[in-house]
Amino acid sequence: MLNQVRGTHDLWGDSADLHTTILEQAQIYLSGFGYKEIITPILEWEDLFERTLGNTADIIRKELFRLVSRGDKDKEVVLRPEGTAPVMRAYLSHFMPPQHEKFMYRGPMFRYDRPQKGRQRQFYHVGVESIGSDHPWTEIETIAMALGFLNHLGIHDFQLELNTLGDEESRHAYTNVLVSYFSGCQSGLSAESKHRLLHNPLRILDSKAPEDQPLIQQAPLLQDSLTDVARDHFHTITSTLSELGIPYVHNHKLVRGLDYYSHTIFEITTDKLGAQGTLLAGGRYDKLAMLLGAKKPIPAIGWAMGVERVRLLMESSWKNNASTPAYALIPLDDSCIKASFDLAQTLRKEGFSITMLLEGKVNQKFKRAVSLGSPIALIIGPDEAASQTVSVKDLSSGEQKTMSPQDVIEHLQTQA
RNA sequence: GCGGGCGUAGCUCAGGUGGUUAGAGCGCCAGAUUGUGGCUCUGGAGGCCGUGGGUUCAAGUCCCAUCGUUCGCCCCA
Repeated sequence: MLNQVRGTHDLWGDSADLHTTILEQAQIYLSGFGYKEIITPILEWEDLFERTLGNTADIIRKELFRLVSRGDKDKEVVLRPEGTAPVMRAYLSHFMPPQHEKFMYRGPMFRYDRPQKGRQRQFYHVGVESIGSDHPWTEIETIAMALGFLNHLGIHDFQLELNTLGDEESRHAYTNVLVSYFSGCQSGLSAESKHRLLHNPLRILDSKAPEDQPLIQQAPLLQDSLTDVARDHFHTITSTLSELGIPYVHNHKLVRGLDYYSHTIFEITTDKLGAQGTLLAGGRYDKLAMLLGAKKPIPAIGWAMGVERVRLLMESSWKNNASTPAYALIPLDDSCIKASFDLAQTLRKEGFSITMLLEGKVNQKFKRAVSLGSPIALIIGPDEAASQTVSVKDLSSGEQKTMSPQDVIEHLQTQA
């Protein structure tokens, strides 16, 4: 038997329906905030991500799926690992900056990583990007929308964590403070954090290594390096969230692995999924546009939600009422198939789902009808075919009546 | 990229210290019930024990490799 590609999963039945439901509800819910769907390609130039994510990011160093290049020798094609950079690329080439545009996207992303619970090599994101507005209310509304969407899906057990990275000046100042602090106590750091000190000092703050914890506790806070402008911006957001009754935790240690973030960053986490507890994460990324060649920064904020993680949370409690089961139609022998097919087509025109059972013997067909979840069996044997009638059997009570096709339509309508 | 657990029937899993023909439950098939499912009874099919190599008179069992899976590290929207 051929294995599936590592880190990919087949979905069928209720899981597939739930996956699709999440993607559909995303489009419906987010359009209520004026977000319009944008569909960008799964294939992009590697350059797009190398420029935007920073070449120290793990995503670039070891997690990209690269495709064998055919024509363009010096440019590599990759499967997209995230959605923000492609949306910004599309915005810059098809829209007129700094016009405010709001996009939502949904689709598969790819990262070559070791699979575990809630982490696959092909996974789906639902994401939003609001590009062209630096108003604090853009952040507030975007965050409220994220929480609202999870609630809309029936998820309530999560926590909103929030922090600010400040503007470039704040972040630069803080990085210096932090590097000098950690350099002073370098010998006490874990090996990983020593490495981070050189490449991505902010990341030390969310190290899980036990030996790092006391040093992190004592570390200077980013808050103390903020410029007045950055401080005011963040204060507007936190005070407004409080006013709106949205609970949040100001996590001073929350940082980002990607270079393009500034000001507000946030994560929505759960403790129900083990190590991969981030359901949704995002932030402001005013610098991204310039990395892609814009002459000035373009204010932007977005988030992305892990569809599989959300699905795992919903799976136990979700009731699949989206698709009513198809009614089973049983031709008793081959001579009745044509009459059965005609009836099926008639009923389908009335909007009913009909599945004609062709395989197996008669008793197997009845068994199959039950296991498919059909509440009734529609039966056509030689007698029914000759008299142009249908026998309708209620599979829970066992009652059976013979009636005309017109009466079947009425019968099914009262059932539904 | 690093570490631990697990791969046996369609599914869920048993198979002390190696030992003849590898088991159970559920499901499936047949019959009791030749146009009718569920309950019951009787019978049956179904296994390169993930794959490759090694040790041994003998390997599902021990060793090595590999693939897959799972949990964690790392990383991440």
